[in-house]
Amino acid sequence: MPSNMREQVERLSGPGASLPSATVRGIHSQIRHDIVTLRLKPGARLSENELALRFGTSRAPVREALIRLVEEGLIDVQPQRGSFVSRISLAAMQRARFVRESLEVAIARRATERGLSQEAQDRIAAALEEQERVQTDPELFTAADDAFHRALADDIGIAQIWAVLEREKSQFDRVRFLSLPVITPVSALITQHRNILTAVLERDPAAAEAAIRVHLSEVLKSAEALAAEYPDLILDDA
Amino acid sequence: MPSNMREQVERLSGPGASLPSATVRGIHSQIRHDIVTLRLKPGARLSENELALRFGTSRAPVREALIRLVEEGLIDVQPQRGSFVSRISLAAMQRARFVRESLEVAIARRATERGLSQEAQDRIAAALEEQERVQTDPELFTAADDAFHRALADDIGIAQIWAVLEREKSQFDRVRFLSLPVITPVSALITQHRNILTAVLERDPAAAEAAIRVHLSEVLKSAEALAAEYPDLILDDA
DNA sequence: TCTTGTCGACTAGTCGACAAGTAGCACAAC
DNA sequence: GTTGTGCTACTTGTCGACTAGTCGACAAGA
Repeated sequence: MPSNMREQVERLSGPGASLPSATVRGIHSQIRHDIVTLRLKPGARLSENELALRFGTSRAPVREALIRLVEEGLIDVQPQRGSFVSRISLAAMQRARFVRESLEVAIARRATERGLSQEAQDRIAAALEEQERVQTDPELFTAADDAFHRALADDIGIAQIWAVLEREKSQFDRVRFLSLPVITPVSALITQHRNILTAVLERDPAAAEAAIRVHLSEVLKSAEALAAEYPDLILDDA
Repeated sequence: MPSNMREQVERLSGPGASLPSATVRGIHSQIRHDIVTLRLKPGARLSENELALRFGTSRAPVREALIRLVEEGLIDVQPQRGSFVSRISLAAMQRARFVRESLEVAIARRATERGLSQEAQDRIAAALEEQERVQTDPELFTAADDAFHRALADDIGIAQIWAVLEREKSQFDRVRFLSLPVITPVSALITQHRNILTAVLERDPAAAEAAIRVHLSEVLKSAEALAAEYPDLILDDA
């Protein structure tokens, strides 16, 4: 263990933050959160020993959390060398976009056929209000953005369909955090959300599909510009 | 450890099958194969100790393999109680079908726009021949079936898109193994494959989409009948 | 100056042992 | 006969130690 490891640990978790009884689930979600919010940057080293120290456990629970993160494509493990936060891959972005677009178009289409429950309409309205309120905070806006899409997905009668999207979405999220404060005008995203909702409520499948495609193309549009700006964070393997 | 554990171990792996140097990847794929081919039935108990004995390792690599299987929804772990092969869930089946249909329709649509490379046409032709040849063997036919769908997915220029499908497909596979010898006439499946290929080659997106939907509805059609027949294997949570 | 060997510090991978929780059975008390 | 109660044997969860492999610093030698 390097002599300055404890120092690094305190820098990440804050001095005196002992984090008692951190279980595998907690370790996983904490690291995941740090990665998608870019607090842990692509390429950063993640030592199992260091993390075990930080969370006050042995390496075993840390390893199990890391395995889950490898499974999600957020971490690359190089045997006997180290674990690293995976670089944002343009190819993975394109895949994530293809999956999201295919699934969310199908979800919106189904929603136009079945109509929205009152509960879904309430959740969507709340999400839209929240988006207006927290426009300037990338983390809160992202959460409200997710809430909108999730409310739609949860209402079409396919259990756990959101979980499938969430898996792919983590690839998106990092780019979103990179681009939100800079490029895309947040108000445009909110308008797109309203367009989607309107098309679904009016039971217009073609309009709903078009609105979803416009909305999801937004993120990838900025991705290529960002790849040139942050070549150390984004891997241009498209 | 129960006194008859070694006996069970030998029954699963065969006497004298020592399986040296089985790594995490090997353990995972072996167990996964046993589950999707129904050699390990839904509800069956999977003891970490037993598996460690079977593969000649300690529990650590076994645990890591199990975590991956939990992530795929093939295993449920009940803390301090045991690990069990998950029951086939009708809700999970519907989700898997929704995901497959949405994605494969989008893939076929893209293929009609871009056309098929010569390599893809060769792979698809080989897969169709193979399907004719191994009609009576469920395991081999399933492999050739996958090869068909995979050749299509690999050719549309979205890296790793097949990996997304494969994740969901494992839910399908178990039902497929249950139903293939009994219900669906295999020749009908091959005809459906040919219809998909024809539509793609003729660059007819609507026909390709329709052919895919017909094909994927086949499996779920038999699922509900099977749920009544095998209530101990299939969980009717739809 | 450049190569080569060695050493120390670090890594993930694996291991056996123990901790903590659960289920079932034998057996005593009523 | 019924009920409670502990014992036992099992489970997964966690732990610290050890292995093999990688990397970089640094010194010896050509």
